[in-house]
Amino acid sequence: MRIATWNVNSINARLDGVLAWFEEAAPDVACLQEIKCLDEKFPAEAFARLGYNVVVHGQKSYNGVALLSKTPLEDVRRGLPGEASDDHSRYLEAMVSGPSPVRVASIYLPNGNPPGGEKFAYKLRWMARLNAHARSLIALEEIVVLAGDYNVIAEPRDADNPSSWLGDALFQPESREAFRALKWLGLTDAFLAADGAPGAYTFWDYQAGAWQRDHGIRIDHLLLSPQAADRLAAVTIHRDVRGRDRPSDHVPVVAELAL
DNA sequence: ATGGTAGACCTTCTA
Repeated sequence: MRIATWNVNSINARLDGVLAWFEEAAPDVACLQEIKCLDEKFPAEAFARLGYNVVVHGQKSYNGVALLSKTPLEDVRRGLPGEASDDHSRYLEAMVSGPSPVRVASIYLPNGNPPGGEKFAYKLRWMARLNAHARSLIALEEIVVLAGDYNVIAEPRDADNPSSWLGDALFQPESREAFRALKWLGLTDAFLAADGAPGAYTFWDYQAGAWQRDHGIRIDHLLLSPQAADRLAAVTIHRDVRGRDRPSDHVPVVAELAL
């Protein structure tokens, strides 16, 4: 089973390119982030024509996540527990049905810039809530894949030029510590477990020729429960997608599980 | 030198 994660930076602005990629890569499951639309504006019919079941957790203009699956999606959860006043649409979870059911979440973790501000505090609270929820999921001993834009540069090797990120929320010690805490729960970074080499990035800024200079960072991750990690076969970053017409600033990452 | 671009959408916010 191939499971993809992709921050598309507006599903409607990107629809032709996203559909073309789905036709060629044909993932069984996909987690999308930053769809930037309300549920009713998501182009669900276009994906249904490609054979996907669709679940959306959107909002106007910002954020928004979606799950697509060739088999039905069940037991849907919209939003992370733990902060009733949080009105950002950043978390969507469902059970992918089949002979070996897989629980999948599409995650758009807060950016948090600038460090020290309210947005950074929100990022850290959100990561603590994700940690608590992930702990409860791991206890179920299911095949679980938590995939998305984590907005964290976990290690210096995950940036082309780490020093340029020292003042950024994505590379703050607190952000990196909270990301490590997720791994200490028993979650596995699929890319690293599949022997991913340094220099592989998933995001290049639109500004300052970042793509042309390969000033990238690896911030889109698939974190696996032990039961999922046992079945990991391969991870592929679809880097070439960044060089296409009107691209997202992120590219798809695909993990293959032997199910 | 604190730049640069992209999307949503209405004037500025987010990234």
